[in-house]
Amino acid sequence: MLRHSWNLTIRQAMALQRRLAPRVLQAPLDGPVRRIAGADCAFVGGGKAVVASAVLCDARTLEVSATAWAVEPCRFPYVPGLLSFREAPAVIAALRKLDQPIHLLMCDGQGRSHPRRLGLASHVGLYLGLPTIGVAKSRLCGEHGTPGRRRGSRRALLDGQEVIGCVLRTRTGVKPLYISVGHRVNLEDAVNWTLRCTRGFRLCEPSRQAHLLVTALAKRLGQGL
DNA sequence: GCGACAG
DNA sequence: ATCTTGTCGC
Repeated sequence: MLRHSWNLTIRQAMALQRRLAPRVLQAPLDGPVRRIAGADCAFVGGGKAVVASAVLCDARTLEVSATAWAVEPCRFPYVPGLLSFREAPAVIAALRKLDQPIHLLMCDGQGRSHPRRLGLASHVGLYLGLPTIGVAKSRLCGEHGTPGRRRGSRRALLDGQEVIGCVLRTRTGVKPLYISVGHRVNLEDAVNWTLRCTRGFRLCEPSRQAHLLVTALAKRLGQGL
């Protein structure tokens, strides 16, 4: 758990990331995982506000068991590497509105696979004290080879000698996902849970459902703003 | 200085 | 992320 201001300059934000990164926990998932949350963002009002969705999926059936959302003013520009200062406040607000406890969270973006090892998934995980996995659709940093064409094929995402994530094919013949440790999980569990939560689409179900919800919300809210 | 660059 | 229609393919 953590509590700090989100109203920072770019320089302060980068300093905060360096200060928080050492507090990220990389360990096997503890406790039973019954409910998995997914969160995603969209922008409305010409980029003036951020809408975030939070969905809870049953870990066994992957059915959606609860949803919530929140709108926050957009207080930070998009700067590669500082995404959490733009999206996390809304994501955190939405997650706090879920009525059931979250056992694992899948965030749309990087976790440890970040220049300062504190991507959105790690920042949100640390802030809420939740086990979190970073599920990104493209690369922010690091190098990797091309994974095999089949679902389940993977390649390490490397920053020099350090393994910072995994490039994972979640669907045969489709562009891979960039999986990384957010908080309180290890890369192995992160990859296994991502595969376990994927059903015929590139995105894992919690992330996919969160994206569908936030897209619908943005479309509906886009008018009244 | 040049290119890269989550959403 | 967002601005945007149809279209090729399973």
